[in-house]
Amino acid sequence: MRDADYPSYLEPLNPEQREAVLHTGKPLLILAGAGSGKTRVITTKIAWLIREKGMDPRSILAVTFTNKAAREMAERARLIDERAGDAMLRTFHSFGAWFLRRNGKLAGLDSSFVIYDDDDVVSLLSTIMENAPKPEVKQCAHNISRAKDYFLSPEDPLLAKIDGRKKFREIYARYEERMAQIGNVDFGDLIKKPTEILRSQPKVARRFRERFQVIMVDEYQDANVAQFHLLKELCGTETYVCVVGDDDQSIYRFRGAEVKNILEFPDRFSGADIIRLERNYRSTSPILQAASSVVDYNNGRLGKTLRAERGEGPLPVLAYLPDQDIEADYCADKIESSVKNGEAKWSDWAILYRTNAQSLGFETLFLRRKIPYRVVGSLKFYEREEIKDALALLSFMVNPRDEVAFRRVVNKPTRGVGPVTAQKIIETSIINGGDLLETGGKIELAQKARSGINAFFKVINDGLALLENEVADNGEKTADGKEAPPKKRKQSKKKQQGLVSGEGLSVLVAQLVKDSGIANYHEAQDEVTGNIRLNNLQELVNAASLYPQNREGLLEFLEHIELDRSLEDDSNKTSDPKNSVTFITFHNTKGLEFRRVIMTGIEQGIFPREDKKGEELEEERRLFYVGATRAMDELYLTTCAERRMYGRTLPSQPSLFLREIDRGCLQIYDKPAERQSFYKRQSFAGRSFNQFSLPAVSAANNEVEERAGWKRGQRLFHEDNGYGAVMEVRDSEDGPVVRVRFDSGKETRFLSEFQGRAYEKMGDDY
DNA sequence: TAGTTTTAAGTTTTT
DNA sequence: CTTAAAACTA
Repeated sequence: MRDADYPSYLEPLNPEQREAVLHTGKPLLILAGAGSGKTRVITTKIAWLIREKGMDPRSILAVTFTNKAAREMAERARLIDERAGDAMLRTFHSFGAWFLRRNGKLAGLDSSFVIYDDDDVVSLLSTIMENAPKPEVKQCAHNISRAKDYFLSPEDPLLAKIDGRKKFREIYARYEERMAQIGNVDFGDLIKKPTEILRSQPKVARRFRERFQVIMVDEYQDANVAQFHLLKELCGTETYVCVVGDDDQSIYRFRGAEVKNILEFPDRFSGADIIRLERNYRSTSPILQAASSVVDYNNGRLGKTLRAERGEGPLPVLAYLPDQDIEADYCADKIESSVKNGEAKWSDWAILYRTNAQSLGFETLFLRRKIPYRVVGSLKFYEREEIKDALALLSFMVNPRDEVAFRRVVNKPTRGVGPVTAQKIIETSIINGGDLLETGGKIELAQKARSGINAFFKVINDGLALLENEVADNGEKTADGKEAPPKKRKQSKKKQQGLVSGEGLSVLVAQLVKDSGIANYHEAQDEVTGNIRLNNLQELVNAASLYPQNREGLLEFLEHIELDRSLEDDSNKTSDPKNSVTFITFHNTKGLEFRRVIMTGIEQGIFPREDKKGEELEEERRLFYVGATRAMDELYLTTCAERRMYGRTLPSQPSLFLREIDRGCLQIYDKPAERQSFYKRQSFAGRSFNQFSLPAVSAANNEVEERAGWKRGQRLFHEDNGYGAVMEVRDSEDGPVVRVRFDSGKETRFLSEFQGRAYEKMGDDY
């Protein structure tokens, strides 16, 4: 194809991007730096394959790591060509779930499995590891999860890399047995099981290889070993495979991600071509330089040179602030004034933090100051007790072998069915094939327990009846519409039964939550703690209304909840997410961009965390790089002198990463320029960042030097005057005076107590 | 045994 | 300061 013949949608691409889109015939590795337009490449490639290569959209599989990314990709591909909507765009995990619903039977897995989250796994494990302390159980759950990331079964000798103890193998094996018995899966299974099926069932493998002729993987640097194996199994000799990644943005090592995957791609997929995308279209040059200068400190990089196509812009600003309250003030002020003077919109701004807990301070302040914000990806909603209870009811309906769900809600509210009775039912039913509903109905029990169980089962069976009766989800809606909603409408006037059901599946969810007594149970708690839990249950009911009221609808609903918890936390419904400031963790920003970014809490111990060294420190550095490269126009970094943690206030040091930023591309804000009120305590006025970046000084020679914190010969650095050395330290009425001679020849004196903060101590080699 | 009060412990990051 | 586990009371 000659230049002139390029379709118009290839016009905006640069030569490397175009080469990547047009590439065909061999495996392809695209090394795409931050902001280099990789999403554009993938989406354009999908469209191009359909339009120019006449490829069936259904034969294209594109895998991402987050649902957000998958949705965005689908949307953008469809803009180029409507048919791209038929391509399969999923996360690895949702692809795995899709695969298992259809082919799980080959591994003895019923198609109506439910996905266990980490909490459920811990619950199950604690029944295996009897009376082990909780932290130990959690550690074990984590190790099992890691084992699956590395595609290791209980028998695998390589398991020693994670935990070599025989006891661990046994627990892992026992856990797998129980999971098989229950018929549910965990996150790791969503990758591991499909891979195993593809390996053991050549027919299935052939079918999939025929279907997916093109497979693309985004964020390949975050793929784990199991995902690599899955990819390998899906690829036949004819499959065109194309992966996109950036080793500098690998931030999920703790979850089993293997950078090796990307480094070794050319070996694992022989004959692979490599295309580099090194033009950054997102950030201005100083932002990119600041980010790059930090990640440059890492070893073992593939290495690349990103060029900032946008050219110059304002320097990133480092704000050194007294504490986290003032940090929040600083953010709010910056944002508010930019909006008030028409420079920016609320949605141009993002506040980044290392841990979810840090969002709280910003939330309370922004709420008070009436600045619209949204919190991205706080998983809190689905972790709430009341929500988990409701979901357990639904899960148990779908899979009556689910002992974890059963145990959770059988005696909630109390029905006289204690743990002893529950255990008896579980043990007996395992002998009889596992169906708790069936066995629990027949088994002989004490009268109190029997009536409790019957009451519980009635709720479940009523729910099931509702589910099965609803054959056509549109036409039949009135059938139960006569039953449930009028009852609730009547009661919705009364404060107690506030749950209102709407369309579809929400009818079932509302009924179940109400009849089971879960609603009342939590409502009673609300009387004491404030009225939130019932509202949360209502939210869940509302969410269910998007799904049809039948078995498939329920399964879809549950699967969606397990795999995509990034739903907006719309607790502050007053603000429109499209016109709000974004609060987000560094991890969650991957793949996103904002005009203006504030990276907060850039302090030693928080970012990087105290215990990070070696490989893990490098990962923190990459995380810093990811965060900084989200910014298009302006970047701010904040660091506090002290920080509240566990209710205690502790002194805090600026992050190592701040020192690694090229001096030339950072503007330091440490004077109370526009708002004196930032500085609660006088002692912070004029205190410079440099002073705080230093460790405590070693013991001085004499008493005065000790008090001053400076001794003769100490090399130092000053913002305006450059490098120099201490000539003399003597006492005075106002405290120790330090005499300095700069390398320029200029001499000066300062009072160590005050101006001393403007001088940074340096090693002798400066 | 259920439900409450007291005490201790603890914060990564996520599909 | 918040949450989870242990201890305690009725």
